[in-house]
Amino acid sequence: MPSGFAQAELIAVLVAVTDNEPRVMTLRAGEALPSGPFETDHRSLQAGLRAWIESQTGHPVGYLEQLYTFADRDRDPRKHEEGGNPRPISIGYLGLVREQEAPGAGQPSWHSWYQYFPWEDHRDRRPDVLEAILADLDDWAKDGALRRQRIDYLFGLKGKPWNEDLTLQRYELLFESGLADWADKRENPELGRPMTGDHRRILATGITRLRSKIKYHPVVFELMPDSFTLLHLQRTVEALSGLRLHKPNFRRQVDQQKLIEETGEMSNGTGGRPAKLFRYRPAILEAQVLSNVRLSVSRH
Amino acid sequence: MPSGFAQAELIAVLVAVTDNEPRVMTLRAGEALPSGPFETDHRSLQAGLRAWIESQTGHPVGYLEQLYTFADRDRDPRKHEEGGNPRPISIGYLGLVREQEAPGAGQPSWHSWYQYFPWEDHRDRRPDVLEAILADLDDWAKDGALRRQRIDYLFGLKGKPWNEDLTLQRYELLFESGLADWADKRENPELGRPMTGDHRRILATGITRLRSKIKYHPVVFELMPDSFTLLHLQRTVEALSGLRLHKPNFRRQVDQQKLIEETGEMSNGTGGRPAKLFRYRPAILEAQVLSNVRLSVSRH
DNA sequence: TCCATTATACTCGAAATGAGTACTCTGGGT
DNA sequence: ACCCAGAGTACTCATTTCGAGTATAATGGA
Repeated sequence: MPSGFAQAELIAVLVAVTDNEPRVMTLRAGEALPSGPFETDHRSLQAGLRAWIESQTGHPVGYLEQLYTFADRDRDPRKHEEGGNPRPISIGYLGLVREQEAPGAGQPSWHSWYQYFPWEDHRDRRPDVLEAILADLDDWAKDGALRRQRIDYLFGLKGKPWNEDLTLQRYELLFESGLADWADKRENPELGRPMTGDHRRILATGITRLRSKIKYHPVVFELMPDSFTLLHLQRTVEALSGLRLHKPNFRRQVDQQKLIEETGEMSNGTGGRPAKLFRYRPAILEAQVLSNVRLSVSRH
Repeated sequence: MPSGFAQAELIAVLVAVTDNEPRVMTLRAGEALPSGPFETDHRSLQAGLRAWIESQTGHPVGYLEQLYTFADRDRDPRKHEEGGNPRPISIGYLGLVREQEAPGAGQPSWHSWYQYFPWEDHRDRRPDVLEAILADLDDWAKDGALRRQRIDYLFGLKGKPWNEDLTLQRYELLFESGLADWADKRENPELGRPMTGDHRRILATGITRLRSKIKYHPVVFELMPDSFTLLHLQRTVEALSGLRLHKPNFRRQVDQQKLIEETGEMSNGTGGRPAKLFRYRPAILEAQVLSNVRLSVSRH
């Protein structure tokens, strides 16, 4: 019986938020996530990936977390024909880096993740693409009441609330239903930009993980510059969650948790009244704070 | 530059709760977690592991979730000397199975996980072993205020609450401090039973994951028989979390979430008044229910 | 018959949550 | 000089959830 030797590959979902857009680092004109072979001369997976990313991008990675290890035979249908290749094991990571300036020439590019998942951005309104998708799904839903229920639950229909954490599950449903093919060649703008292989699924995994993580762990600050205004912080959380939040409540919670402190300086107001600048509190307990950053949603 | 080929290995943390004790499946007289090479003739990691476990144990696995992929060079210090071996990549899984009867001869054995982590069981009282451990740690804590704070936070000292979810972090601290060696050969009963290699760390990862998972996802029911009393359910959650819960509040929450329904039958009371039997509600939305099974702790 | 043990039904105050209102600065246009 | 748009900041208020405690009901065994 053939026993498991396989090539190990690391794949990174690198996220930054610039101009209130959540962006992900991509290669090949936005078609692929950065990835590379696992070099055996590093102490650990984590250390190896960190070094590799920093050499590739020049940006330090503030936060790095393992996402998932993929090794399904049918991960990438293109490989099916090629036969004898050992099945690759891919270890996905989620990394957070601070705001990026415009990338230099030849540099990797950062794309808003809503290019890949346009139906996930609910900041202004329920996105229009959703209607188109749901219309397409109606057909698929005819085959059973459970399908209908699942759609209603995942997309917040029939009075059920939209749950921003379910990005991966929604993507999986679209895939199951045949709407989103592995590498979708059709020009269906409502289905979002495709990626190579299963990279888009890995991105969805990263988004789902990050969206749920910000609710109970202060990782947002890994995406913020040294000092920022409360609105800037709120806009960043909104960008990630794809939701609009209630300003007074957001502020109340942020300072209840004592995670930030005033720098003493004011912002040179971009719009109205100048705002106090804050900094992340030199977190004595680091990752230890339980910080329940609940998101209080609200239109308007 | 040597690039990554490695042997892939699956390691399972298989959990069941019997007699109000959380048990984990072990091999070699409780010294190792079950593990095996990743066979390439399975469709996916998940499917491969499931088949393998069922053939090994005869028990179906209700719930299976990937834990973490380990590949640190210094995972197992014994390997350091041996040189040229490719570094193994181990993919850890958490699996839940229903209550087990006594194991047959030659069968794998199930041990309470508190044998390995005696300081994690706070159901009756703060365990005595904790005092011994904390005394040992005091020495280590002298080297910096942050160490002191970390200890206080992880072990719930100085008015801070005991947080049952931090099993892994506590184990890591014990390891860092030199108290728990990889394979602790000393006969320190307060440090718990050792395991081969990094198996005990993997077990800690599983416990941490399960303890936090039961709070927002109805996985407990994968450990319950078809019908059960409310107290039985409570005792199971208590066994996993290592905490004592407040009975009225536990009941209130359980039926607010509408996850269970009466079977109509009563238990043939083991103690006092007979109790209604319940069953898990044929969960229409399956994993989709958000079920905030908050644990309301309380002595007494 | 008393009692230990479990089941089950309430109460009550504190805290957290969701939603809304009002008032304060600032710069830019008219 | 005045107004106003855009942002900041301080409250209020009803509802829900949470943590903790009390009271009463049904069993079986000493």
